[in-house]
Formats: sequence, structure tokens, C-alpha cells
Amino acid sequence: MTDPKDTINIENVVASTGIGQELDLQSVAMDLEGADYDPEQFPGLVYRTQNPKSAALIFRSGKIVCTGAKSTDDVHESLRIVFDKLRELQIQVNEDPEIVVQNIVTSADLGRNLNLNAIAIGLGLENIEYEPEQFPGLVYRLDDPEVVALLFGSGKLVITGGKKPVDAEHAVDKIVSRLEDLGLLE
Amino acid sequence: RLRKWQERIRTKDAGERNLQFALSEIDRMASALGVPRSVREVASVIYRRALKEDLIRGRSIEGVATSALYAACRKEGIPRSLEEISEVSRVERKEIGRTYRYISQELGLEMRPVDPKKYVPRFCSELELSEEVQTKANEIIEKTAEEGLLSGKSPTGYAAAAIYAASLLCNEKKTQREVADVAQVTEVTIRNRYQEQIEAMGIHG
DNA sequence: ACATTACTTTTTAAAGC
DNA sequence: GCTTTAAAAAGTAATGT
Repeated sequence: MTDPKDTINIENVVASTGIGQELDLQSVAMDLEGADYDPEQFPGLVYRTQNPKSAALIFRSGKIVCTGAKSTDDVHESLRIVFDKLRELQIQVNEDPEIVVQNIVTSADLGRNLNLNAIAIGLGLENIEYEPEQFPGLVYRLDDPEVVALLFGSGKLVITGGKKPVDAEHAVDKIVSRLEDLGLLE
Repeated sequence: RLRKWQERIRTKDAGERNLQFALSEIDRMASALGVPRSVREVASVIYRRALKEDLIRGRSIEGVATSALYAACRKEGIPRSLEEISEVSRVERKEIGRTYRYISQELGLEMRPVDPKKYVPRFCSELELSEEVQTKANEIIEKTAEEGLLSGKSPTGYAAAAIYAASLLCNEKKTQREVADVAQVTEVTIRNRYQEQIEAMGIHG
């Protein structure tokens, strides 16, 4: 029997940081290869890194959002690349800007099919949101850790809203024990 | 003074007019859908509760009125799909869905997922299918749902597939297109659900 | 009857409308 | 509230062959 915790996989990490310097995005867009900048559509400039794969949103204030990385290490590596690219454009970038992980999206597998109708009643209709006409997943909000879980009929799930990788592990543990208590697993 | 008093009356009148507008919209949509008066009353109660809880801020009166009606239909056991509801409302489907989820959560309506069997009588009637087909469709829904096949699937598509399968089994065949049209789902969805259901029922189609 | 592409849900920061 | 970015889950839909 596989421990659901061993099936946890980080799918996306979102983090924010700042270079401590205001930017002229128009000129950055001109000099930075592959940059997408359309201020009419969105105030941020989009810059994509290939290895590791990620997308950085760079703002006039010098603040940056990095998304799409598969680990916190990849976030740091991606942002290091972005910082170096900006330095190549003669832009002053702080020595080691603080990088704050804002959200981690994780997937996992409980290993057995779920009867979402029974789970909706079992967990309590006031604690969940399940509208299969609109979306196939059952939305379950946990208080501790403060994350949101999407449960699917296949037994697979998505955990999002966490700030540390351990949040997903704790969430999976709690979900498994709750479903076991209700006799809705296996 | 007098100015404040006038302002209060103006606000009261505006609020009164908005409530009348919402209730008349609920009435108009309910008539267009052909649902009984009891549903309109439940919808009105939900709308008034949403108003009292100040849930209309940042949302359109029509959106909340439509969502209240959608919720009322479900609460009364005669559900209409978001697709059907949006046809009589000028609010788009996506907005109705998100507003419904919001007021449902905030008012603690504790809505149960829609039972596909609730769609069987109306869809079968529109298709002029016999009582025998309805019974068979309900049987298919009941048995396959017990096996967990319903998880995550839309109730209309699920009901449509069961009706299609039942019409074949009872020699009253309707095409996938005919069933898809009344249920407002695609033939692809009926095909997919149908395959799963007949396999779970151990039937050869 | 197939495949492909695309949209639904959740989360999160950023600046501006 | 909206705009943009990424990602997973699974269902539904539109379009193309």
C-alpha cells in the first residue's frame, strides 16, 4: 500500500521579490530578448526562462513575481537568471534580494476512487463546495494548514495555497484520516 | 434636516424599486421556465436573504435574482441546468454559476449535488418516451451511481446518457442528437457516459 | 468517430484601471 | 472586481479531419 504522501509532487511555485530599483519597462522590453510587454493589457513585463522553466512578471516598481517553477530551488535559480539578465542591461540589482514563496501547488494520489457525493455529505455540505455541473472537483478548505484541496473521483487531488512544501503533506495526512474516519476511503 | 430626510426616502425608494425589479425578474424567468409558484416564492426568499446579508454589493441585481432562482429550482427538486437558466436570463452562464456558489456559501444553503434522476421525467416527456423508458433510465442511474460512476460528472449529461441507453433497451430508440438537444449537452458527452454506464450495467449495446 | 485545442476550478503576488 | 503568469486535477465543448 502506497502512502499517499509519497505521491506528492510539486507542480508550481509562485514567489515574489524585488530588485530595489525602479525600472523603465519600455527600454527593458527593447533590450531584453523574448520579453513580452503590453502595458495596455497588463502593467507587468513577462520574461520566460527556459532552464529551469518559469515566467517572471517584472513591474515598474522593480518588484518581480516568478511562477511556473517546480521547486523552491528552481525559483531561486530562475530569479538568479532574471537578476543577471537585468544586470547585463546595466541595471542595478540588490545583492541578494529577499525571495518570498507565496503559493505552492501540489498534486497527489489517494490510490483509490472516491465517491464525491458521499464525501460531500460526510465532510459536511457547509465545509465543501461540489458543483459537478461547473467543475468535476470537490473543493475542500482546510484551516490547518491553511490550504485548499481539490478532490477528484479518480482519487487524485490538488493542494494549493500553501507556502511550505510540508503544508501539502500535512493536508494529505488530514484528508486521509478524515476520509478514513468517515469510512469513505477504500 | 430636510435634506437628509429626503435622501433617506430617495434611498428607500431606490431600494424598494430594486427589490421590485428583482422580484419581477424572478417572476418573468420562472414563467419562461414553466416552474411552479412555490419555486418563485423560494427564490424570492433567497433573494431577500441575500439582500439582507448585503451580498448584492459588487454584483448585479439580475445576477443574484437569476442565481436565487437556480438555487430555488434545485431546492424544490425540479432543477434546471445553468444552460437552461441562462437562456431566460440576460446574465451569462459563468456569472450565474459563480454568483450562485457565492450566495450558496454565504447563506449556508447547504445545497446537495443534483440527482440526475430529477431530469428524467422532463427530458423523457420532451422526447415523448414511455414510462417504461423512464423507469429503465432511473434504474441505470441508480445502479451506476452506486458504483461511483457519478463522481465529477455533470447531472444533465449523466441523465441524458441513461435515457439514451434506456430508449435503446426498450426499443424506443432516440438518436444521440435528439437526446443531446433536449438535455443541452453534446453527443460526445452522451457517448462517453453511455459507454461507462452500459459497461457497469453489464449490458451489451 | 476520432483527435486537438481550449475552457471550467483553486491559489498567489505584482500595478493599474 | 478585472487584467497576466504558471500548474495540476477531470469534465465538457468547439472545431477539425
